[in-house]
Amino acid sequence: MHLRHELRRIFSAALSAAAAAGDIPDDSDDLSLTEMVRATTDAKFGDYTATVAMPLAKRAGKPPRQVAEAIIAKLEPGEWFDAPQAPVGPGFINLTVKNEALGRIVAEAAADPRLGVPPVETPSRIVIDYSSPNVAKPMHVGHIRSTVIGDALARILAFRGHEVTTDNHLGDWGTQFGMILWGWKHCRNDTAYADNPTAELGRLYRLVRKAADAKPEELANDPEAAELAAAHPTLARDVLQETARLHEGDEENRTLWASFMPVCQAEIDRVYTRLHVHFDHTLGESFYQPFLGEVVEELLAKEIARESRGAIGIFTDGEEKPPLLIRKADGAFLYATTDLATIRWRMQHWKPDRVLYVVDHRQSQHFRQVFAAAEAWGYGDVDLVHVAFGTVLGEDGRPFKTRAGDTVGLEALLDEGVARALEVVATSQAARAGDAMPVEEQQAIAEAVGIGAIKYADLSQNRATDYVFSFDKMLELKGNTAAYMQYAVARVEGIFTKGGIDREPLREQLKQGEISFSDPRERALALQLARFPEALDEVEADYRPSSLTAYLYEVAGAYSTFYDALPVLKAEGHERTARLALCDLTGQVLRHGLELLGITVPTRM
RNA sequence: GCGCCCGUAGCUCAGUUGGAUAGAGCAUGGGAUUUCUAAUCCCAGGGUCACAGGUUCGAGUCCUGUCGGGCGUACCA
Repeated sequence: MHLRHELRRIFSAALSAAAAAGDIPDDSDDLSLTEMVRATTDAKFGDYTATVAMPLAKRAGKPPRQVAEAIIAKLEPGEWFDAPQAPVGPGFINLTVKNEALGRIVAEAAADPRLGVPPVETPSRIVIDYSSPNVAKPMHVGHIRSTVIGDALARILAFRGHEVTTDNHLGDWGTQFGMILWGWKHCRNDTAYADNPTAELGRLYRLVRKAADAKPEELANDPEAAELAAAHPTLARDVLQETARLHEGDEENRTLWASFMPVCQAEIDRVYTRLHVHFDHTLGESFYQPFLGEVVEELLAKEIARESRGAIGIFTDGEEKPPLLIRKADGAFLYATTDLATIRWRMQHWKPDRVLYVVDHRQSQHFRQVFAAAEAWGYGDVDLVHVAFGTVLGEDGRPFKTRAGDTVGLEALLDEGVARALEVVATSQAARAGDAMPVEEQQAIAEAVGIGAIKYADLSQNRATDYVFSFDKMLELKGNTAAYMQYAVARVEGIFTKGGIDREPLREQLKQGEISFSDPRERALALQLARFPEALDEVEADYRPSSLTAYLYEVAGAYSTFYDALPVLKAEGHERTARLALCDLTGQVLRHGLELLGITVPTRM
């Protein structure tokens, strides 16, 4: 049951009827008006409010309250809503959900595997491109936002009924491999490589990059890189040459590349396993390499691209602005070339309606140009969306780095989150009387809470702005954090365990009888639970998982208030059944909601 | 220089696409546990929504300008 949809349908009918009666202009039943039905900001105004009368008043040439009254006269509230009272203020039409209806919605949702969420009416084919790490470097904190946000969007859109394909567009072919190849040939440590291949490749990458970039402030802190830079003045060019040789098919470089790939893949897979993230496809940049030449040829032939200063580019923003380069003067291809080849391949093989690119906001200009180029090329019949997000900053407000200036490794980050969570679990256990939790369970809870906290911090704050990474805040275990909601679920579970209540028979019983809510705290919780479908609508509208986190936080808050004030197991009769229904549905909505965010939910804490 | 994003409580952030008295958490002060997990709940104080205009029944939200910050800006990804 989707209350807001239902209400919009009711208003749409009322607007048509009022228009037919001549109370309001003929074109008053358009969609943008029925969208002016939304939840109230304050319970004293009822549950939902419609603001259609005010904009219509001008068109109708009548006072807004008179228009509101005309709409109310035509409104058939049906089985779910009470008939509206007279308009309020400038012309708000406020509606309240019938108490019996709310009871029925909760009972039905509790017994429904979809928890009352209807599938979308017209499913889309959606490709989501996210994570996309550079496999030559160890994953760091910068990768987590794309990975976590993309994974959550994939789960949510699939649950809504879309046909979702996820694809990890690995950076496995770029200049970074030139650095590794050069480093391998000049600076490798064979025993270190045998011992831990990715650590050694990572070391080579960092060393060569610093030496090649030759930034004085970096070299000052790294004598080895400084020495290397001094010994090889043409290093930056040599590195590019290694990359060029790889791209041209040089046998030695290809063989080395092929031997590096499996260890790099194993490294990132370990992280994905721990994050419970998986992809339908992992078609990295190297996969598109065979097509790049023909892509450039085709774009040249169609006169979409042309030569400029020795390179080949597409002038998406006119002659004066920098073009999108697709081939360098030295003949090498760029990531724009790969991105265009990727769009063509996906359109040919997957035929998506939409492609979401979950990538750092710093690349917005690049994507704008790539999307414009794709449209000029003839691939305009698809929604290409850059789902951008801000940079992760340290508590000093600067990009998140270790004290030595290196980026923080993702695995170390996860380890620290889990370690901190374990402290909290252990402390809480020690303070609690009664049956002690096995150590393995404490460890599993810490894993769920620690990693959940890190993921949730990213998801709940999904805006274009940068955000400040703070373990202390995300593991606060209060406020809008994963642990707060995980804890609410654990309290639900506690009730069913303690009461020895089996939920399946309860749900069967709920299907038969009627339940009702008398206490305002019960009602507030019930209404909040009924709004789950609306929260998921909002996630898709803007590709913002934070709409779901905000919703879940309100559910958990409403439940905590309810839980604190009203006994469940000690209640009797209908009251007990109604409260058990609320507990059951709260547990399911929170659990399912967190799982849609990729967050694990323990049964006790 | 040009382009994109941002500026909301002491701090970290929300703000349902233009709606009613701008909300949370942290921090500060007060209160709640013989009762289902106190990792909780309840109450209080705290705001020129950077600034100035404009649009309209109504602006934190849209438009213009100013100030401040981040990012990008031709052969890295």
